[in-house]
Amino acid sequence: MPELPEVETIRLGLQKYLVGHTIEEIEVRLPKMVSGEIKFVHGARVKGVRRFGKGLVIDLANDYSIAVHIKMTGQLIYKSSKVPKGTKVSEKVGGELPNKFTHVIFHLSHPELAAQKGRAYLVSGSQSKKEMPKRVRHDNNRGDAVLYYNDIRQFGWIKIVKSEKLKEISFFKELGPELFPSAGQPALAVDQFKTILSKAKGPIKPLLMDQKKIGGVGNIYANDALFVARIHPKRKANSLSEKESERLFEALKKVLAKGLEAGGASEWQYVNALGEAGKYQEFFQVYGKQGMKCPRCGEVIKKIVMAGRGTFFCSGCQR
DNA sequence: GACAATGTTACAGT
DNA sequence: CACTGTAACATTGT
Repeated sequence: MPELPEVETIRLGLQKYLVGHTIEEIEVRLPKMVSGEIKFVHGARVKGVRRFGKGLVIDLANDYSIAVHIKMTGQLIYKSSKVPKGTKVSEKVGGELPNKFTHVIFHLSHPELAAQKGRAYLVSGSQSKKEMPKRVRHDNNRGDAVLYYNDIRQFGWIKIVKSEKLKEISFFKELGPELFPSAGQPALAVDQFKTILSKAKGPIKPLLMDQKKIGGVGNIYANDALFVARIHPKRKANSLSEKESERLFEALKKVLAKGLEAGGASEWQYVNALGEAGKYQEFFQVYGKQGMKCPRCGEVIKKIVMAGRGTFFCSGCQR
């Protein structure tokens, strides 16, 4: 996925739908996906959802947090009666959930639902089932809401830690500044960006994707930003002029903002927290467009491999 | 069958 | 020690 715009789109969905729910039970179907102090999620209320680069943090009211990284093929999908009727779940979800790629299931309930559970038992003897309020129909310890974690390639992870210890997770500890922080961190500034470039000896494209240097940028947006800024992906980072660095900084902001506006890129498995596809793939500048004509100069877009990743650019106007 | 796919990380080498 | 490149993780789709 999932780069900054995709993960942020998921975060916005979880912030809207998940907050207020209590996690009644965490069902771990593939143990290697989940580590840490699992028992502390049981009975805890979701307080908020933050994002750090491509990582998500679900904060619980008991001062524990669920850190999630969905890597390439993870999906976090929320289901409940609160989901709007017209919601169109993408075929990328793979039909009914859970499916064979569902590795973790969070069973959720609302605090008020839990409070009414006793009453549900009382009325069940004297009233018919259809007269019972739908939301208190359940007589087990589970609510009517669920959060699924699906992951075809099983690269992702879920770590449960005391909130104050999140920084001890190396991914978060080493994460560089980002252009659109979600949790009050300072945004990457243009001067800071220039300093990062000037200190780097290698090519610019892998640098943009280095999470330790700059948070949240991955292969799709790195390719597109370099195209927008008219900079060749193989250029040495420290060889960019002031003007070029500024252009690249603005281009990164532009493509990431466009990705956010489009609800992310669903070229592959990515869907939002309700299972809906994003639209940024309709706005790809060069990503995946090898052999097609450059929209700016008409030259044919090339594909090469840099640091093991597909790299797309126009040799006509990227210098 | 070969290869590539939104990402990170461990490890070997310079 | 710092940096760089490659393989690995596991699965699907072309």
